[in-house]
Amino acid sequence: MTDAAAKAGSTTSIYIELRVVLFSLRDNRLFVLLTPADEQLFPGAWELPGCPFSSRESLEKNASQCIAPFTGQHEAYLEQLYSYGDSGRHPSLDLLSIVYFALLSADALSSGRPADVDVRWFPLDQLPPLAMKHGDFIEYALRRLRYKLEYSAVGFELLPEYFSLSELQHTYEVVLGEKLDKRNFRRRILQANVIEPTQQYRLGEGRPARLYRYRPDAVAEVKARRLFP
Amino acid sequence: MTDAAAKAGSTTSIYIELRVVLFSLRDNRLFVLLTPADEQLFPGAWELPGCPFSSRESLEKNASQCIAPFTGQHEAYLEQLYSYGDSGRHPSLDLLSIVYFALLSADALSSGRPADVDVRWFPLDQLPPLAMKHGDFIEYALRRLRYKLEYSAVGFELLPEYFSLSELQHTYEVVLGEKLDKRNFRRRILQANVIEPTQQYRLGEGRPARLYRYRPDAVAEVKARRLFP
DNA sequence: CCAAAAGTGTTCTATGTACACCCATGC
DNA sequence: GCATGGGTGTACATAGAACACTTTTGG
Repeated sequence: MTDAAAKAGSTTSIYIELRVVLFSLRDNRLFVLLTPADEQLFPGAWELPGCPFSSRESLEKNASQCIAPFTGQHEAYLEQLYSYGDSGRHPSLDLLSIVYFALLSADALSSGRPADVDVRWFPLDQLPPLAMKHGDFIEYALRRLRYKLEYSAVGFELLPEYFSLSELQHTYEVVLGEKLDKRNFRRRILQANVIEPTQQYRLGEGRPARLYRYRPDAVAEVKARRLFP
Repeated sequence: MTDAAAKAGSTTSIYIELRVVLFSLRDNRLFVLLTPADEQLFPGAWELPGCPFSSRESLEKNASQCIAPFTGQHEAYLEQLYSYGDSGRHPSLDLLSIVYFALLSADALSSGRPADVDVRWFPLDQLPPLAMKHGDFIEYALRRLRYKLEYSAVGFELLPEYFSLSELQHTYEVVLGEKLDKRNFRRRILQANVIEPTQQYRLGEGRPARLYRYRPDAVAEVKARRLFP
């Protein structure tokens, strides 16, 4: 492949961007971060935070910078989701959207939130109209999140450093959209040896809850090992 | 986002390409399709089949066209794998590689193979030197294939339309890299109701093997439902 | 003492795993 | 008749699911 080939190929008129589906948890609901879309092109619609692709950085760095204004100094968990190249999503541009999905821990949400950019957190069941098929992006990101929750430890990325077992269970229930059995849930999480108890307690109504912490040395994934079917 | 933003962004000097990791099975080994890389830039190295991105088509169509010369009229199974944006993979270009992985059924392999392009099938354990980190692409594609084999019916994509249960089992064994128990394997596959027996038999040494066929109405995926851990 | 949430074990069922012999064909 | 791969069932171990009551705190 030569530079001539490059010119013949695809270096013209394609707008390469990154988009991030940033999830966070609040009041036992899943939220996603959106910004208002261009009023002229998509009146009344919102869009995912994004930024143009810069080849000077890795894709992940690019994606991280898209959401840096909203995450403060907390590092969000980031993972590449999919690349969408379909034309027709924008009236005058050929878009190539490399989409990441990201998880922001609950304590990061409440801390630094700069109001100099117009952004809002929307609960997943009350999304506004979305431009450029970003609704599809979000739907797919949610599927991936649900899926990953079942065989990896991503769930902890949505929680603060210290959390009670009930908080952890609620996280799972909210993301998966179903109730889980308390005793079974606790037994499995504890047997997995991925969290460790601390000496702290969460006070509130009822009996105080012991707080746990994710073990940084934990094995974060289990093999599915199911052998279709 | 406006057209001005687009120009400020990333419409210059980035070469967008598709690459396909095309797997096929032969003599109970997994093979991947490669073409010789540019002799000047990467002497002695090979690369994955690829083509420049055209925004007139969907990404999947683009990818499909990369391998069309080698698949004949057979449709290969195609799935987006990952997008690699790291600079430094090419001495003079900023590459953005959208990588697909693909499976070609064994009967497609033996039929039409046009020799007007220089390509070769390499067994996975004897890969040549690879340009532009394509070795990483292949490694990741293999991981994804192994993973999918355990919860979906992709395995059948590597087989011809009619196959014996032993052939199916060998496919699984080769991809996963381990031996499976014959009786357990058969029980599970048959209970899953994804294949149906035909009246045909495969002759050879020993007792003839009944041939089966994948049921097009089969449910091709099972939920992992394992709930970490 | 009452409300509210935390914490705790056992039984049953389903799924996965280990394992050895007879069968049908070609030579 | 023998070599070769095809085909079959059972017993045991492990993992998942269902289920109800006691404990600790604040008001």
